[in-house]
Amino acid sequence: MAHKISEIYQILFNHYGPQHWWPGDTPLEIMIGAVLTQNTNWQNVEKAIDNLKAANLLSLIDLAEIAPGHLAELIRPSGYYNLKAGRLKNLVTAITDQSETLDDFFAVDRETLRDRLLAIKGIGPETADSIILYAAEKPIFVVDAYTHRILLRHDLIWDDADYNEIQSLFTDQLEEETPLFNEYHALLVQVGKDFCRKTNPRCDSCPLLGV
DNA sequence: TGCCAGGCCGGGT
DNA sequence: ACCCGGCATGGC
Repeated sequence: MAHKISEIYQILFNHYGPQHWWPGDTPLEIMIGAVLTQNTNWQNVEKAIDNLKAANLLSLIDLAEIAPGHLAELIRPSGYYNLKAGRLKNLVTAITDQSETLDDFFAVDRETLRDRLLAIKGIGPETADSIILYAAEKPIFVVDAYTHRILLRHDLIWDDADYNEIQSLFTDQLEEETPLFNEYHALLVQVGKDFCRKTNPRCDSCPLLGV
């Protein structure tokens, strides 16, 4: 089992190569993407982010000032747009209340940052960890639906395994390094999209076949 | 056409 | 402590 966590990484890296994640030009953009992609296809998220870019709204100041209804309209393609507009507002407000800049907000230890993110309404464990790893670039392992499904398919977890349980599986076995956690999660998403979607009965050519 | 996508919250048992 | 409905668009 312990061995398999490393084996899976090696196979995926050999198969796909480095992934250059997260999609996003700046930490702020990455953070926004982390919220918008909640239970949502990344393709839709890109449309929403393009709208924000086109409206020149990718700064904390602008996002703090925009009306929620207007924000909702811009992020409409990402789905749950009213909900997510509120969540983005909560996030931006929390940051600007506590810090001068995004860098300042990130300039605390990992656990403190995680606690502060989880205290924000609309930020759960996956979104928090995505922000910590990909925007703040601190070493934390991100667990998502693909991670769960892939491990389940290889009998490495039970179906009812929770977030922390799955996260520990990785962090217990891997060196605590940002680039490694970054690559590993990105690779899991890629192989998930290719071979481990919810409706994908055939895994014939999955690189993880036999693990 | 229907089902799915890189969650999370709140209310009901 | 679980369980479940709600939230919503675009793509295959």
